[in-house]
Amino acid sequence: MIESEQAVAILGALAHETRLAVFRTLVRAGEPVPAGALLHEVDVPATTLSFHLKALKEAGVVSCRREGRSLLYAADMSTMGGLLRFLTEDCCRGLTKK
Amino acid sequence: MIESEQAVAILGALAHETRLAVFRTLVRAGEPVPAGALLHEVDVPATTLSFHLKALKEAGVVSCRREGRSLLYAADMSTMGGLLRFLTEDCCRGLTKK
DNA sequence: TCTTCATTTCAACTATACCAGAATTATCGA
DNA sequence: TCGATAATTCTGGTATAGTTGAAATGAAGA
Repeated sequence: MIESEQAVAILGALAHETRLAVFRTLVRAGEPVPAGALLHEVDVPATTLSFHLKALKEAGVVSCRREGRSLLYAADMSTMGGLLRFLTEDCCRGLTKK
Repeated sequence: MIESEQAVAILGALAHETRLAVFRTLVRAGEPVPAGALLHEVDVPATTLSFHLKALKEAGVVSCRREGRSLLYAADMSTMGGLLRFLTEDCCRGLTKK
């Protein structure tokens, strides 16, 4: 059950061009993706990507596990589901048009 | 039809404790609210509130019209609806749990 | 164990967000 | 037109976010 404070954190994590692009890539992939592969999707150096991945991870919108030398990132759809529920019900009271 | 760039702007507008509180207040009110009345909902000086209202307005999540000496603010539910659609369909491909 | 690879953390910097007092604009009533 | 009211913009701060190269870490293969 997401509260206002956590919602702000998640919204902030997604409110950046690079981070949103990374998240969308992970959703589209449908499976864990190594950090290095994400570099081909966004035009930033590895250190910058790492900085943003950390932000996404801390907000709980992506998860991460090591496999060999790679760190595999995946979108956490349950966190996103929680955000959507918060925005729709708690925040908008279900009265968004359509 | 919201694109990624606009989504980042809207997400950024909502990603702040005071701004999210203001938006939720406007949704709950269900009708336009004068800026001064919003001061009772958030614990910030008038200039700070004005700063945040401008941010919300520029992102399109609230609208504003003058009535006498007051400026009445209202939540723009169509923009929010657009964001929710973007997050659900374009961004998450409809696969958030529940 | 030494080297390479994938990625992160560190350090230093720049840019932007945020805050709030002072001054300003707009409106209304007397 | 004057004073009061409602809210904003202006201005100058401080804090935090973002960027990036260099160095460090953890894992695997020779």
